[in-house]
Amino acid sequence: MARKTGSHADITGPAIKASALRLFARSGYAAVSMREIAGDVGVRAGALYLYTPDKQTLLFDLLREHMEHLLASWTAAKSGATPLERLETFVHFHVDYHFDRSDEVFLSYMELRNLSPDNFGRIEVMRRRYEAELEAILCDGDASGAFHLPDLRVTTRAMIAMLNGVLTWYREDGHLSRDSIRKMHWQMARGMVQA
Amino acid sequence: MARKTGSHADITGPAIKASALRLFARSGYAAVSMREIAGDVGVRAGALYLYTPDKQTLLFDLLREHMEHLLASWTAAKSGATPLERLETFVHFHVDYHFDRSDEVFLSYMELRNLSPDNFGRIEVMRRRYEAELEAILCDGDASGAFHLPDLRVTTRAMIAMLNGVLTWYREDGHLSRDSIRKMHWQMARGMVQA
DNA sequence: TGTCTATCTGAACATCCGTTCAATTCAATC
DNA sequence: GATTGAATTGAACGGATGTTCAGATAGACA
Repeated sequence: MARKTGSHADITGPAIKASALRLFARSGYAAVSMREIAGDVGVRAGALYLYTPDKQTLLFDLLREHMEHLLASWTAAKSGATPLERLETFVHFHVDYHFDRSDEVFLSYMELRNLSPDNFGRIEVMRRRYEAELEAILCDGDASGAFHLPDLRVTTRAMIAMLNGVLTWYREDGHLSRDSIRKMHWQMARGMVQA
Repeated sequence: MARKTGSHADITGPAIKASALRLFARSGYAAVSMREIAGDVGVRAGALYLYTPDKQTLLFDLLREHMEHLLASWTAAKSGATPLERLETFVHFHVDYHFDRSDEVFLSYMELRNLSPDNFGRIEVMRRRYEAELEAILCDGDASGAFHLPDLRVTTRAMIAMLNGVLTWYREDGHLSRDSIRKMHWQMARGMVQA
């Protein structure tokens, strides 16, 4: 096996994260062993510990990097003057993000309970920050009379739950284009807030 | 330990299912050991095998019984003449069911991937049957002009995803009454179908 | 009172788990 | 060609896992 000093690690490190992400998303954190991840990478289990201190940190780093990327992407994407425009931007962004990074998104809401309490707290802070972005849009729209919400927090969570639903089936319906799914969810979201 | 022939089994059997349900829902199927379940019941691990052939069947039976109960409950509850009334009944039923049996519902959509392929297929058939109940309501409403749906299947799944969202937070907001949550979700569901 | 039998224990089975580490490999450097 | 050091192996660690089963226990019945 070829080994170049200081360069092979640049391959193995990301490869481990990619394999762990895919396997965790497919079978669940608890059901995937370190040997299984190593085998997928093409390496022995011991080698993983050159790149992560333990399995728990491997999961945590995947979720943390995902949340950081999600927040940064939204910060770059957010736009719109009116609450309605801002909500449309959010819905499109959210659905698109789910298409592009389905494993990360799926993992981040399925494996929260396998994080240690400390790590859970850190991820939860970021998750709430993202949720607050939507909540702010809905809040402004409700205040301006553009939306009519039964309850701010409940609507925020219900809308995120609805949008996350794409995750469970989007692979099946190959005949629906991403753009049509995006538009449909925007129509339903607009209905939810009675705009 | 007192033991009455032919009667103690009537206690231990259901106790095992209750413990397994709660522990699986809390920590996940793969993360809960048979010894842990036995300890919760107040029995040794070996005794579990008088009531289930193996761990996999224990999970499957929990999900199967839940789905059978869900379908039977809906059959008993379904009512309404117009699509709008039928939809309202469905939304109220679904939200109420989630309140009353949150562990079962949570388990049934978190642990599907830990079922063997055969068992997964059996549960999936029942899950689709339930989904079809909502789809039929939406289909009739769309045909009669009462609803305006972008896509029948997408709307069905998006609505179930939204309603399932209650599971993730309903414990926190103790200040919201069940009735108010029910009404809010009905308002949002009605908006989603543009009724 | 003694027998029967449903119920449960306690110990064992093979196998897997996450993790550690001395020994090895080999590209890069001198 | 010899040396260096990053990258990886392979074997081992203690412990947990699902499952089995001969034997103990104790209520029910003769």
